[in-house]
Amino acid sequence: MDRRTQVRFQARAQVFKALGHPTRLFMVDELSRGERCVCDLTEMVGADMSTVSKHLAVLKNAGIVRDEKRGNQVFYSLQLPCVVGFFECVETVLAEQAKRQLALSR
Amino acid sequence: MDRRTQVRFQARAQVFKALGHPTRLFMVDELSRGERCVCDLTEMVGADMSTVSKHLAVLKNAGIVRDEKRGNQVFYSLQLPCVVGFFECVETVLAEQAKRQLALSR
DNA sequence: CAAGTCCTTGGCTATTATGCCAAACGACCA
DNA sequence: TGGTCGTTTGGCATAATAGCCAAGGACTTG
Repeated sequence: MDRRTQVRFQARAQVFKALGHPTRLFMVDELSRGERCVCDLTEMVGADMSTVSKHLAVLKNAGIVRDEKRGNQVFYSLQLPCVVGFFECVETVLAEQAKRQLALSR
Repeated sequence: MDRRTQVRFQARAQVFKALGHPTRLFMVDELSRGERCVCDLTEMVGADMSTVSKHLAVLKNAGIVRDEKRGNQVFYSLQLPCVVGFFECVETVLAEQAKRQLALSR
């Protein structure tokens, strides 16, 4: 893997990495239903607001969400609608896993 | 986010996390063109074979690839063809990022 | 201006991931 | 049976991540 290839896949991997956390995935799922302010997400997630804010920064940095400040609060929205299409595939993965584990247990 | 939701997104996140590493992404991309033995991948990646083996274990554990031992060597192949569909979306993300950065630099 | 709300950043600690080396393992060959 | 090849696993050092608290910045409201 040469340097150029390394860089290319590094950039791609960043997107997946950003999605590779339960809380962030949850938030993306939530944002797929419309924009939310940090306070909303914080309440839904049930973690410290600073934690949520940092997770959102990761998603924003990966180009998955975007933010918009309006008055006192900051609203995040999904910038990459196609991301939601991933989830369907992932469900397939999980279904396959479940099937395999069932087969093992018999 | 209640316990059940947490678990659900935890499982999903594992799939994304597995894809969230340059080397693993590179290997998945390579495997999308056909099965490869560990030795092949090791040479392409240019890391220690033990490192490559562990990366493959992560992918296998996430249900993305599967392995088959034939004689002396182990061949890995893509179990989740739809994963490749992700990449197209990710390209969109990266293109958007590039556009944004270009806009910023002006 | 003062005080309150909403959010981000810095700092710290605990946990997890990464990558190499060395050792173990299983299949094949002499 | 001993040796080699391809692969995995254990162990360790180093780096990256996650989450909380505390502090700071930006707006809004009194």
